[in-house]
Amino acid sequence: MAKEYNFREIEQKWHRLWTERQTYKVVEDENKKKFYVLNMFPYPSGAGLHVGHPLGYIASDIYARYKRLQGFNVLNPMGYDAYGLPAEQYAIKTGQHPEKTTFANIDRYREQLDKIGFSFDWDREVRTCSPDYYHWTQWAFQKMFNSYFDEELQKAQPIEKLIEKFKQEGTWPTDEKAQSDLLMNYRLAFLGETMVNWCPKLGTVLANDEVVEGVSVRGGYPVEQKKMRQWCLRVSAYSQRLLDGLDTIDWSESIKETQRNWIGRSEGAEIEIPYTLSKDGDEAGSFTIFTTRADTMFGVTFFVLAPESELVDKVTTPDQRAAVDEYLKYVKSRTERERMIDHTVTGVFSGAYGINPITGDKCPIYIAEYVLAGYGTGAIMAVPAHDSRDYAFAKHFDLPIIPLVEGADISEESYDAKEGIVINSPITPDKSVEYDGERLCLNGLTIKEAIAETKRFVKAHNLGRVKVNYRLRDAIFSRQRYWGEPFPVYYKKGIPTMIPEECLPIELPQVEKFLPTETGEPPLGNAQIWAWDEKNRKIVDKKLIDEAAGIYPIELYTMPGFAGSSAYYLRYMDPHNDQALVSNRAASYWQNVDLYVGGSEHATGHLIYSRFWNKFLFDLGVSKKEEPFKKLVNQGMIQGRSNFVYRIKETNTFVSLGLKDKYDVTPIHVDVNIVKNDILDLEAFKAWSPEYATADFVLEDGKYVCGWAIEKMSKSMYNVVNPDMIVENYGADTLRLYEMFLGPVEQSKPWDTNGIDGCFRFLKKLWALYWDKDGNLALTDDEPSADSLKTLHKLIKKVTGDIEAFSYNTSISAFMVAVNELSQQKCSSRIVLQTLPVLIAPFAPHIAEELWEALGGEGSVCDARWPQYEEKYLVETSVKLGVQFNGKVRFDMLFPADATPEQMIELATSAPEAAKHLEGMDIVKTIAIPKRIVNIVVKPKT
RNA sequence: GCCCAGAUGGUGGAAUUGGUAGACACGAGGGACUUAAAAUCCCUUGGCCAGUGAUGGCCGUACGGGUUCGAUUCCCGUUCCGGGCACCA
Repeated sequence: MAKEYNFREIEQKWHRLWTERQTYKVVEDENKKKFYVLNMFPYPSGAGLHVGHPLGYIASDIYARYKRLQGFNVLNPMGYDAYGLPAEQYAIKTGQHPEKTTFANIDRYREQLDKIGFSFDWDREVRTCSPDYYHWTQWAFQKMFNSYFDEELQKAQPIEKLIEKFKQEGTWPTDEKAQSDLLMNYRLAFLGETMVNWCPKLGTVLANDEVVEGVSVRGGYPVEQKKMRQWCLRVSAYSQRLLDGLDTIDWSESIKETQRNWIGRSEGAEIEIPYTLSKDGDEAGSFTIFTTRADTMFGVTFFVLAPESELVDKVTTPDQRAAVDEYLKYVKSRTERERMIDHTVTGVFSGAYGINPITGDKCPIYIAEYVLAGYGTGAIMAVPAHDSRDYAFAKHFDLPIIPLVEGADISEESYDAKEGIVINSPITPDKSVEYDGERLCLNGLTIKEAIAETKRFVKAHNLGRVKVNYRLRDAIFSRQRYWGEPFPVYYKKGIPTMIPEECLPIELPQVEKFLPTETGEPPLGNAQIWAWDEKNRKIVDKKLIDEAAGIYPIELYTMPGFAGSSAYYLRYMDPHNDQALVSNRAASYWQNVDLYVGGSEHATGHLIYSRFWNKFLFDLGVSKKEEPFKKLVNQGMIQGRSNFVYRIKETNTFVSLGLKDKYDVTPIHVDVNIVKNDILDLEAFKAWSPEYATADFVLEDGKYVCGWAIEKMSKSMYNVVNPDMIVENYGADTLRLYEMFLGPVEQSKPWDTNGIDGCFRFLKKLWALYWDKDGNLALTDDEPSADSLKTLHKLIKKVTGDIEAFSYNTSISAFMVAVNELSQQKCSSRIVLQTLPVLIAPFAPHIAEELWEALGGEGSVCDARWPQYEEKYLVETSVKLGVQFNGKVRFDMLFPADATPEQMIELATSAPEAAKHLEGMDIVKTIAIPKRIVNIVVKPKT
């Protein structure tokens, strides 16, 4: 009896031994080089893990194990992003505390993860909802509150420095409330009265990245704009550093591009525009416009203000007042969503005129919703000839259009491109206003030159300034929810005040109900023990609130999801430290994440917030690197592959795919777990649902063939494949191999169980190499054959290169080839066969351990050394090359391996096979590509 | 509209970055072993054409051009699919 590959026994055994031996425990060791591998930690949802989750974890685990085999001290931790809406909504429905459901889900995740055999160091697990974790989330928030961004130093500084500055300038107010209000404009975490995305259905505000097309990402509920007092993080202060940092990190170009778009840097000019309240009136004031196209100053024919702009009131003339008010009413009535979808031209004349400082022309000032209050200055100069939105507006209101680019046809649409030669700037020399004896003239310049020249002119004559604008907005940092980190803040006579650092963490209070209170307060309004006793430094019953006694209300908002996930990678370095977020020693050792693996859907959320948060902590000296994640790999999504059965209408008869066109059928989703290779398991189908117990079938070739489609993996489509099933039937090693074999890690692909047998067969073949017919080890101490050594070293070379390049599917192919070759060579040499377990260990750790142990290896295969390939085994004594004439391969021949290109050409042209091709021909050119081909270009003799 | 990434057999995907396209796997077909099934092993498998046959020829990497002795790879144009941003001045 040959020894069977009993994956169940093997995997159970090694899970036990790994735990007993603490194989994956990692400690800082300054004598070893570190490597930090990280997965985006999961939100533990009630549905458990599906096959899409482990994809990234397996990919990073392979890399982590590989690095360990190379002698690195590898940190590969795992934890849970445990705060979140689903648990809270479940709590509202059932009254069950979200902590309870969350912990239950975590246990289930852990159980599933353990089956797959990851090399996580579970001693370092973090949970964002645990007080000793969010202690440091609250701490970081307080640090941000007590910091401001110094524009000159381009970094965060203690707020005391700013107070000092105000005192020196003599602008420091004496009133405490005024002091607080002043500093709020500078603090990195601040309370701001801003337009927020308010979602009435969820009863909370949302960040910009949580809203897509006017509805909430979670739930898809409508979102409206509302002015509210909210905690914000001054992410925008770091815009330039967030942008610059992108050039220093090894992330995919598309993610970096997405972030660049999100940050939205645009370089332009702010120009002062004086205005009058009638065509011939005197100057009544001025406003500032922002433009990236300073070169088009000569084409301005009107100005536009955003309806929300504070200037609207000032520029509206009495006789236009009624029309303007009506327009503002109309704009207010429109939701964000309507404004986004419907781009019809609307607007109203304000009655005032702006004076173009370059031409001296007076142009009407309009109010229109196509100009946004939140970007630039909320006011623009309109150049209809060269901006499509201005063009549409000008056509609609019949305003003049002045072309400024040579040859540009603007009869049908504007010419927006920044290419061409400038004309009409000015039309006549006297159309350019003279400043200090200089008149601006752009005619004949390219647009790029003209932009630079105008900026220079504007700056030189003090008409405005060069200005960089960013689209990146400050992040709204408070939520009206229960299941999140409470703010360590109380309101002392209305002034937000930090609870002392030593009193942290402020634990989430117990509440009876998880809904907002009847008075409209957030859920924390339900908490009874939720007031701060300043003198005794503790949380007390809110009935005791009394300013005189120094007992004040505590903030009722909680922090958003990204609060806990923004610095968790630092916490893994030192997860049990109760004195600091991370010790200096641990932070100095682990530095930052070398390899980060996760989905690209976090491009404008987590991956921006984390970078911001880390940059702040870097300024503080807590984090040791400016960028948190050196290399980022985005694993693709695993889509579902649904199966269908076809029921003949109004019957309980199901017809196989190939015959369905002959009947009138309804396709019905069928559970993919009772379908194998698209063949339906009829008995399982009958048992699946009582409705089908009596089903009849129309078969083809005795089988029922199901249809299929690629869809999102979801419960309702019965296409969810969970890893437990695969582990049960094939083992964790097969699952790991197959998930990687499916295709490149970065690529999205449907989960299709059809190919899994190939990986399972491979492991069985590998296993079979080691055992004889009687189940004994079949190894000999014979010298390996040259062929076997070549196979082995070819494999080492290929696998090493492929892992480095994250090309796991090709390295698995290489294993398959090598095992087939060794099996054909009947290789039984210990020298060759004891290397294989080490090579396969990152991919299939269980079988690797078992073989390693059987071969008498020391300890765990995890501590073996990754083999080096030797060129000498790969060298050929002779090489077979194709000889081609005029690019077509004509014959193959053998060359000495060390032949020079010249010698190869010589040999090829004198070979007998070449004679007939050379007959009557002249050799035009000869090329020899080493190890590839000898190319001879011929043409008929003239 | 702007930006980014793609398109290779029946299927998932390879191709050392300009050098014999289709590795590896699945599926399919044929065969061996077996009372039978499972498991295992072997052969064939991009298309078309010629040949009893070994084999030979032509066409083929979304489409149309170009550079090159040689293009899946580089350049220009077109179509289609995916992703991001979007009245951002």
